[in-house]
Amino acid sequence: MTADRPHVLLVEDDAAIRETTALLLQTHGFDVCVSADGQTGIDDFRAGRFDVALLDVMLPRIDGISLARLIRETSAIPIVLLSARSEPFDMVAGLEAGADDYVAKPFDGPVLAARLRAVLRRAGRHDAGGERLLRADGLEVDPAGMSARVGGEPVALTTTEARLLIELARNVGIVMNRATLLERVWDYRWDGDTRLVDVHVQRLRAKIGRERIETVRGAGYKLVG
Amino acid sequence: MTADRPHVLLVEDDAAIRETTALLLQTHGFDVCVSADGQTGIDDFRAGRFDVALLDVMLPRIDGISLARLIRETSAIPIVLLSARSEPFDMVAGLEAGADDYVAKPFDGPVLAARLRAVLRRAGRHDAGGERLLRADGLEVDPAGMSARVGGEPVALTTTEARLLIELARNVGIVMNRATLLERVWDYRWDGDTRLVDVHVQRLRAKIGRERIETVRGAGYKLVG
DNA sequence: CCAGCGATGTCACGGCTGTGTAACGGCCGG
DNA sequence: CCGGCCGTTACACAGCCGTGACATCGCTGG
Repeated sequence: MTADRPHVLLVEDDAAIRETTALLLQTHGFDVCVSADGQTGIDDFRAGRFDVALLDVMLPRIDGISLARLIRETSAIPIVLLSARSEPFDMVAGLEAGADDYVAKPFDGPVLAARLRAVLRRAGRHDAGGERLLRADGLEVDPAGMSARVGGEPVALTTTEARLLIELARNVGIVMNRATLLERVWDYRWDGDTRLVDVHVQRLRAKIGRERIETVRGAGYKLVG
Repeated sequence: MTADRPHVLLVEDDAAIRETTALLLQTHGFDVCVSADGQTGIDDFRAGRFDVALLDVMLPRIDGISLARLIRETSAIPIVLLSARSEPFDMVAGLEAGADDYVAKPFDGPVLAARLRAVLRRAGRHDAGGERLLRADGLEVDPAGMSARVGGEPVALTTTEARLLIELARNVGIVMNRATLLERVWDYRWDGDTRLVDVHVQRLRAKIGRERIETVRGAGYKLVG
């Protein structure tokens, strides 16, 4: 996977550092998505697909270590923490929270790039996509295993149903419109009018419980969580 | 893996640092084997089974970075480098050589232990390093011996079947697509359409029990666990 | 409050793709 | 020379997918 440029999620509140770091990473062969605080960081993370997360420790709204823990709940992608001071306590807490590396500011460009490549190399060695178990109210979705459980009981899903459920589970509580689902589950680009999504949502509902997928009229569907 | 104490290979020339570090690691729950220079380090590494290597950068006979590269030739265990000075150049070279982390001396005890646990946790997520017996629901697979047992009873496997089963067992519960299996078991790069995998999966199923390998239509196969 | 319309739920059906399975020939090692 | 493992091919079939038709729901404007 990701034969192209690795996709980095950079969460940093200092605008100057954010911009220079983003530029620096871009020149070193990474694609960068930036967020200014912890909350938008987790939102961005859930919205997109990233290969590695680069988080400042001191962040408004949600600090970097909590953010790392949140990401770890649903993903196994490598996480690198950034900190102004190299406090031992920070480091231990960060690593225990699930971070994979720790870089002290101010950092050297090539060093940062090398560390990112190092964690990516390690993560990619046994790919599997980097995702863990997604949970939503008694529902467990295993993206790597293409399987799901309701209240602990395994549910038999077809491939399309599984892919649809995984896509919904990646965005619990967020309304997914039909165009996006078509694109991500069926690789369609623009089918103006099709009942494909509707039908498969019904089939999914019949298997995992009708109330778990909510219809938002005129917008799409969302998985309750 | 390694439910017991992780086994650390420590290579450090300074006797005082070597002893205090070894003691420190032991109190933090690691088993330690020490070597005083690069040459004995690589000898010790080849002689024993280790979960992680902790290498000083400045070493007599063979320096730490070369040692890391030598280890990487035959093993995927995590490697942590130790250095007296945090020179950026060293760091980049070390990471590019295959090291997984980098700790500057003098280091803090808990920090070092936390970093070691972090790289071990990452390495342990999938197989890698000290690969022993893989288990999955009454099925035992021994990668080193290329053999398997079902409910304690040995099963005769051909080499291809064994390699396929090992690859599946390394990723229990994870769907493996045909392309990946072809690449890892048969060293194929891109055979667009072949039934090779299917046929061998059938043969495997006949030997270890049909229900143990699950078909995920349009995606691949997975070993249940 | 009602009528109308667009959006969604539900059902049934047929094509088709992907997979199971058996058989075969070649190659290698003993 | 022979046994058996491997890779290929052919064929059948299960069942999934996608489509269309029709029922229903829920806004919204009059």
